[in-house]
Amino acid sequence: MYKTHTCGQLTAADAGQSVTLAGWVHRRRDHGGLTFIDLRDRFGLVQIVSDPEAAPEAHAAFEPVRNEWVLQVSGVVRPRPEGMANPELASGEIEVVVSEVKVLNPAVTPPFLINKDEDVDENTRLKYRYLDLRRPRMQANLELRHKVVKFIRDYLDKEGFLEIETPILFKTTPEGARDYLVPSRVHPGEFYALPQSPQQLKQLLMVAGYERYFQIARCFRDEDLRGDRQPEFTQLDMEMSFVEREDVMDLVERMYTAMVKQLVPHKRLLAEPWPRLTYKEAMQRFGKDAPDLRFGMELQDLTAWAAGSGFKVFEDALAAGGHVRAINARGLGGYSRKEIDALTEFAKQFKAKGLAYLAITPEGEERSSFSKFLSPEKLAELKTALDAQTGDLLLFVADKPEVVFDALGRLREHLGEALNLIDPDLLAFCWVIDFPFAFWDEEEQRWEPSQHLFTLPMPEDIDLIESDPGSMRGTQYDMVLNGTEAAGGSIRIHDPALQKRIFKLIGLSDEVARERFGHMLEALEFGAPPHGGIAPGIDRLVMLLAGAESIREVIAFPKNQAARDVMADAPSPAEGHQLKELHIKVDIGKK
RNA sequence: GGUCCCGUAGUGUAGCGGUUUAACACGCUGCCCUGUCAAGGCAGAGAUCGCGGGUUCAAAUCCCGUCGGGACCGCCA
Repeated sequence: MYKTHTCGQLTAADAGQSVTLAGWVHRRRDHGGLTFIDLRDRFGLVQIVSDPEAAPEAHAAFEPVRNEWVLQVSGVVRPRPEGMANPELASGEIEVVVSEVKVLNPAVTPPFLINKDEDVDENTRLKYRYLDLRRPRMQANLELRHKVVKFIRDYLDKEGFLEIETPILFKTTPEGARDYLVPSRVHPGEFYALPQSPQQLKQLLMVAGYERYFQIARCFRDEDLRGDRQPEFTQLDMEMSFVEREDVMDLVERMYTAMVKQLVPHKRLLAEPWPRLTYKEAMQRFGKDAPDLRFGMELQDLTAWAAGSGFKVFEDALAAGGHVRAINARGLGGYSRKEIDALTEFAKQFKAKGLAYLAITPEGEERSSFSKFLSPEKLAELKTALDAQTGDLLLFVADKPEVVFDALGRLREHLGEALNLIDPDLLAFCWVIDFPFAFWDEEEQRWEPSQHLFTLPMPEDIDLIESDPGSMRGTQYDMVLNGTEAAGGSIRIHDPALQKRIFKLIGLSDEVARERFGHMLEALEFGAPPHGGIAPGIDRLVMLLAGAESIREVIAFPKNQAARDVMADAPSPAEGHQLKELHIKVDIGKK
């Protein structure tokens, strides 16, 4: 072994001990006659001091040493002299007086500082990811990630779950996201696909009688990236037999509540038990099916008021079957015309045709794009409905319901952030239930399931499949955390006849259904138990728990926004003989 | 596919038509220094301002293009 102790573990209790340590030079302070080196390993820092009289060779050996060299040092632990303790350091009571130094490996000067948590261009960080990951903050992030996964494994083990691996090479599923395809050398012209999730496989494990399955599953989607989206990401994939949606939600809620309390005690849960909202309620109050409950500014319905309001824009929207809704952005009554215009531009990104406003400046003066069209009574009613106070800015959108919800919901979150209404240490979990089972896809002219093809409709709605699919609700439940979808799950269909009716509803011919999902349909015939599950994302959760800005901060080797690994430079062209073996010809059109 | 923002020593930033020999901090190199812990002191090296073109007497600075990076929209059942 290279070391008898870790750098972080030494305390005053070890005084007098002879130790051998190994690690990286975090910092070097050369006083000429006396040199200090902070030696770092994953477990912490300890100060090594050289005494030129007691150990001249070791002292001389420190001379050429620079940051990030790898050293092995032997010496004796001693309490630091009176008044020299460093309270910032876990090992700050003591130091190691070096007697022997071995340079295990020198290091060239790194492109950025390891010993300082400074902002560095992310491309540089990714190119030298092994150095970036050496920084204490990144080590803390990955340690937290480990603890989250360990907690989940331990918790689910105690709950009777089995962790079972499912294949990475599987079958393409053209529904949903784009697949990553993998050519088969043995079967020229045929392709595996990397799984977007182990959905079908975990359901088949239920048919196989495992009853409680989970997996820390890598999932792949060939779509454009975001700060919270990577082409490969990790989910806690779970499935349970003989359960109803309450059972799944209860288990997950208990597990995540316990996890947060144990792993991030400085974070606060907004509410226990977690609030449950129906999809309808979430949309009406927050304009979005993954509401951020950390602040108010809820949407207000003014549709009834708008009838006969005298403002043509509102009345026309109603006549076209639309709604009028508003939010009250408290404290923004002093916004300038230019600032309000910027909000209007923001809302227009989400298809709102405009943004009507009524501002009450801190001086009590009213400015509005439309109040001149209103009678004094109507204006008074409006202000009462929105509890308008001096200094408030009321923002209105009139349009088709989906546009009103989207524009105001986005505006609400935009303003919540801009106004600093969000407590960074708050974790607002909630459940959203009673989703519409399917919605009509205008472009494709067919019904599209709002989750996936295997979701069970609410039992009391099943008979609407043929008559009124738009009114059906699904058994889907989404776990929402701080305004993002943290997990989606549902009870699945275990009746093959019902599964066929759903395939028919979404326009899959018997032939296509058999070709793509024949194995699923067949499996359901062989005594499939009632079952359901959920799949919480791990990356986003760890990101939020770590207080990081992007999931790239909690993934060891992420891709950049162009889906490229800049360290290894992947993807890269395949060599001619590889392609030949796969019977693949590359045909890149001219740019 | 679209919109927006950013590219200046190794890193982070300043400079935004001429007063600049492109500044500052950290880092780096050398020398001095026996109690520092973001050690200190002194000296020094390091940038054709992403790239190409244009405007101008004059471009890091303005314009166009291009490349690279990021945020967002679309997309992500």
